[in-house]
Amino acid sequence: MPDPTPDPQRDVRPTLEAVAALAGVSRATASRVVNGGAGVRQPLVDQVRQAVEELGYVPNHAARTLVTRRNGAVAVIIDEPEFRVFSDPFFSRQIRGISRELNAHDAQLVLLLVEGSGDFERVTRYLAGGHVDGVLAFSLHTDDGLPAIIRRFRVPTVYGGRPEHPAGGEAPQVPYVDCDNRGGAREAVRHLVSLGRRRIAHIAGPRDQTSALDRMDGYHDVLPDAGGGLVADGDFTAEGGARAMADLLDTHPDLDAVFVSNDLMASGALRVLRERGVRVPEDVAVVGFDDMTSVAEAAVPPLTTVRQDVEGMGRLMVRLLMERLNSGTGAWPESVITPTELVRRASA
Amino acid sequence: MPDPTPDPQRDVRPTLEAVAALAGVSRATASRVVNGGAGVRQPLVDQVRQAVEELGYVPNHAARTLVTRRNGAVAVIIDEPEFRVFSDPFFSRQIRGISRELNAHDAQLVLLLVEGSGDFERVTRYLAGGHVDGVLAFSLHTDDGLPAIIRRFRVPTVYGGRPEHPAGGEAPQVPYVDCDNRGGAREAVRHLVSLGRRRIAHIAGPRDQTSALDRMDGYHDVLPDAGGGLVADGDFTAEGGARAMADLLDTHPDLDAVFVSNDLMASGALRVLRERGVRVPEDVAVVGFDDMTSVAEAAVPPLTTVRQDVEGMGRLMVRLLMERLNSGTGAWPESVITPTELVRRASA
DNA sequence: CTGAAAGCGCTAACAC
DNA sequence: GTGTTAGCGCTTTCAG
Repeated sequence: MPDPTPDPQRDVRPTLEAVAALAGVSRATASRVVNGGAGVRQPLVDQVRQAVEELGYVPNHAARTLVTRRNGAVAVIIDEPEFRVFSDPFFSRQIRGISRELNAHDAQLVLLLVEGSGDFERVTRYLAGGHVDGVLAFSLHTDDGLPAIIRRFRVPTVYGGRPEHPAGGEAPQVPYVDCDNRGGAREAVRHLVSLGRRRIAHIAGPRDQTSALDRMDGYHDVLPDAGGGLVADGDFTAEGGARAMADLLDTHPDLDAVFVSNDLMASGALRVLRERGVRVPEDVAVVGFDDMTSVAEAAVPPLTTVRQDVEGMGRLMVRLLMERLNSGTGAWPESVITPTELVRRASA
Repeated sequence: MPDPTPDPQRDVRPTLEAVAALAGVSRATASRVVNGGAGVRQPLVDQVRQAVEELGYVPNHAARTLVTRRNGAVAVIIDEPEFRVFSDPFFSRQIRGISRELNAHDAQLVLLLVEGSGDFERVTRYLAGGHVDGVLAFSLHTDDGLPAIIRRFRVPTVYGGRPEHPAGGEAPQVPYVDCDNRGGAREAVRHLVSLGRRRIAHIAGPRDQTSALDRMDGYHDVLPDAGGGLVADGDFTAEGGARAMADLLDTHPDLDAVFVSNDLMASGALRVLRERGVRVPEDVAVVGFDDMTSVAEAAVPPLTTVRQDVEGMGRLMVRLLMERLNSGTGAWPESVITPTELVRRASA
């Protein structure tokens, strides 16, 4: 970072010293008041408070961090190939949840976007620098270096989504927050079954993401006899969903329903169905996953899908992290699986 | 923020002192090397570098900030009602651009989500605390307190999108980065005209957002005689677009084209058109704005729209800010308007 | 070109 | 209860 022009306005920022002087107390007392005022007599508290007010005093974070070794900041690490972040409101929502909860805890959100293994060095250096009190990490792929880094530096961490290879080892299990992918998938497929569908296919997500795997497992829970041919692979994009649907239609012209692992793919599948003159839901019923509103509601026909409380999951991640940060024991909290809900629209 | 459990691993982080000792030099020299090594003889530079390597030394940011008064961090402030952030990949992409460019400048991204006037106090305190070197701010609404805050604390700032009320005053003009909304709109409408359309309507965005106003101005540039009745108000959501389209169809059954101020609204408009049995583009041609791929490509029919380079705009914002931070003079760089491009798909 | 020394603003023992 | 006193780890004059 280059030198910022020294700002006159900022350079006159009052210090604790000034506050103490104005209030007629010592720096220590002023500090106590600023930090909650425990163990200081009321009159003095008032004096200091007023001095703070008068001077417009704001504590210097750097100085505080230097001595307390606490940064009041949490890193949110997102490692995701472009295409998803580009077109997926998922992160926006989760980050919103995180942001809200972090605010409630008076902590800052430092956003670290990782885009390739080259970036890991940067992240490593950052974490090694101890610039954040904890980490919230997303979208860990099998080949991620992140779990290793996190383990190595023992940074308090909570994962978003069940990690493929839990970062355990000698260190305690790292907790995660995830929705009930498997249970939600089961509910979706059961719904299709209850509609009388018999040839229910599945368009799966990438095999290196646990959410996709868990959803597929849910599908198989309900349909243990479904042949492998009824499962097509997708990549969580609309385009991939379209391709998978086309394949499925070619190989299984008799299918009467499809459970798609996310809404984006479902929208692609719907397009193909429409192009081929297949009626939805009459001929083929479709259920998605995510309830990504902009996609599900705009779909033709509107998409029946499984909703997960993305924002709530974000908040939960923060709470778990704070729990960990607070526990003097350094004990890790348990992971949390949040419930899903089937949202019925027109496609099934 | 609560006390994090002191981390053993982190507590042994080597200090400059340790590096200096190992390299057999003074702290001052070690510091010089760590900061570029200018004016230090090569042999010593090498010794220090090796010591850094050996110890895995990472500078303590807080200590450095304390003395240099430089944070190496930039705040990204986003003030946006829920509905947009929830369903709009726009921010994801712009933030990605920002993140990349910030990385290139070795600066951290602190994300500040503002959700109501109550949050302004929080942001104010944060900026007043001088915790960031600069600010990148988005989506300023007319009633935003942000410009005032930024002016008051004289925080180096770059806006994303043309602000309604430029934060000028005694302070110099705050620069912004925006796409050529007006020019892009002109191109869209001209395209419609070139298609032979004569009754071209417009679905506008919220009146308090300059992007919406500028796009409407572009529409009127090409169609100065368009009656006010041909312009319907929307709110940048699919639902709003649907409502506006329905109104337009009721009042102007003879319209043969519509330029919609963003893709989300266009998707809603397309839905209504379809529901009413109006063929697109045969009966009514539709052009959107944004080229929000997930929406535009999944639309039925795929949406012709105006693309803006959102990521590039994000990067540009950072560059402008860095320019400002670097200029010893404290001079503000000029605002930048980036070009748009018409992307033809099937809807017009 | 290098080292010694003085803080940056704050908190946390430790005395009083 | 409150004040005094040491630093936290680093950069930066200022001597040498």
